[in-house]
Amino acid sequence: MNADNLQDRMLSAIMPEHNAEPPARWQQRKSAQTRQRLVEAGVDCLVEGGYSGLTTAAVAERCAVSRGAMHHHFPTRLELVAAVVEHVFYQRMRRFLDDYFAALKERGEELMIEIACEAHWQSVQTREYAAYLELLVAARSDAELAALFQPAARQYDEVWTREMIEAFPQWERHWQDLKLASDFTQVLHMGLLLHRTPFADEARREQVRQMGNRVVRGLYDRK
Amino acid sequence: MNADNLQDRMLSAIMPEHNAEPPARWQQRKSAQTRQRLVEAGVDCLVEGGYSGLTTAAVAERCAVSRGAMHHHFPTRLELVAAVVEHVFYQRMRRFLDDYFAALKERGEELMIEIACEAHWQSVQTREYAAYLELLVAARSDAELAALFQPAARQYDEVWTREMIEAFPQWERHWQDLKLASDFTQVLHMGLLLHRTPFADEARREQVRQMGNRVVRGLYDRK
DNA sequence: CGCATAACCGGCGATACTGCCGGTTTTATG
DNA sequence: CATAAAACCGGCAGTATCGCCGGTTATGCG
Repeated sequence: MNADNLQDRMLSAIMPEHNAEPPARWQQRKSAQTRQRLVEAGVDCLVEGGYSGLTTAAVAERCAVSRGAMHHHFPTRLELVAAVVEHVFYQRMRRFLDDYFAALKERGEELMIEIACEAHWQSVQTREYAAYLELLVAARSDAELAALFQPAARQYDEVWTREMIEAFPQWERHWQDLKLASDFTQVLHMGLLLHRTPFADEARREQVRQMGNRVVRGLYDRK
Repeated sequence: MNADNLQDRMLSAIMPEHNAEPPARWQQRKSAQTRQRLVEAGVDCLVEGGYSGLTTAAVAERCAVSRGAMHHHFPTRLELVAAVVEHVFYQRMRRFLDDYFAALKERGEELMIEIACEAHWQSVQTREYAAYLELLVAARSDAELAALFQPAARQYDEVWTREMIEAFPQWERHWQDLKLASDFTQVLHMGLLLHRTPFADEARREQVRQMGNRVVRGLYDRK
């Protein structure tokens, strides 16, 4: 398995179109840059004000861009949302892969399980994941958003599952267990993130997380 | 341990004031009834439209109550929200206790762990829990709501933890494990609920849930 | 029966977000 | 240099939600 190949393949599979080829022209490059800044401001608004806080005015103001320019890049709010959705999924995968392969190179393959759990937990702590969560929850009660979000989530999961099975040949024929371990970790980490409020004590979350890691390790060792 | 006593004590500890004593007067009784209907309509709006869908107009319309009457019961939107928060926490505990003690009586105490997991999973499937989730997420980015939500969540957790330790004498001195099992289940079930969208396949969620149950059972057996 | 109180009604202005438009500046091309 | 095209600007009307108010109906009490 070549780490860089896998990383590139996974990322390119869900890369937003506008990220693909940086144009040579000055104007278009600046335009793409502004667009990117707007999308990232959208992520900020999402994190700070929830889905209903993702307004065209707020995003434009945060970028020091006029509402007219905003309209030029994103004629409607929903088109902005679509760009944010793409960006968030892409960054989510990117963060995990970067962390994972960096740590793997440094600490060695025998700690693979712990490294993967740690990298995923790190990826959950990011701004982008917070934005993902806001979108996920909002999509439960907003049909328009769901129409954008669900296909993206489906594709993300598809790419993730496919490449994961190929990336961990150690699990061999037990790839159902690998998938289960991955699903379990994703579920647990999302729950942990949301229990920051109900569980005032940080140690409680940490204990649950450690137990989750042990469960995944056990799933691997018994194969 | 007397089940009914425990149930009453836990519920009364977080019961909304307006539920306490039903007044004798016709008028006041009808008023309390209308108020209750408004709160429940608030839950519906929350589930169907998220926190930003919880508007005074929407709630009033759903109850076939004028905006004036609405204003009479809840002068501001935030007061309505406060009532909904109280109601949601109360119902969440109520649903769990009802299910748990009913199943315990029917299936016997040796299945306690499985029954508790099942009852909690059931309580997570309810409308009220969906509303709880919306409030929890919205409270992350809305200071006013957080000021209402966090104390309520704190109190809920406090009552839950205290009574749980008393209700399960079997765990004896291993009450840290009991707490860990409870925290783990709460975290996992919330994550599972939210992964309904990303995991298209229902069987995957079910597998993760079953594995969670086994983990809790293991925690109990090894004590 | 009559007055006081509580419950309910519908409309007002203020604010904020959306989508759209005409006009202006900056960059590319012949 | 002139013209086209792309990027950016600021304001307008439409809509929805909010908090608030004066007025109306129903109930409780002497």
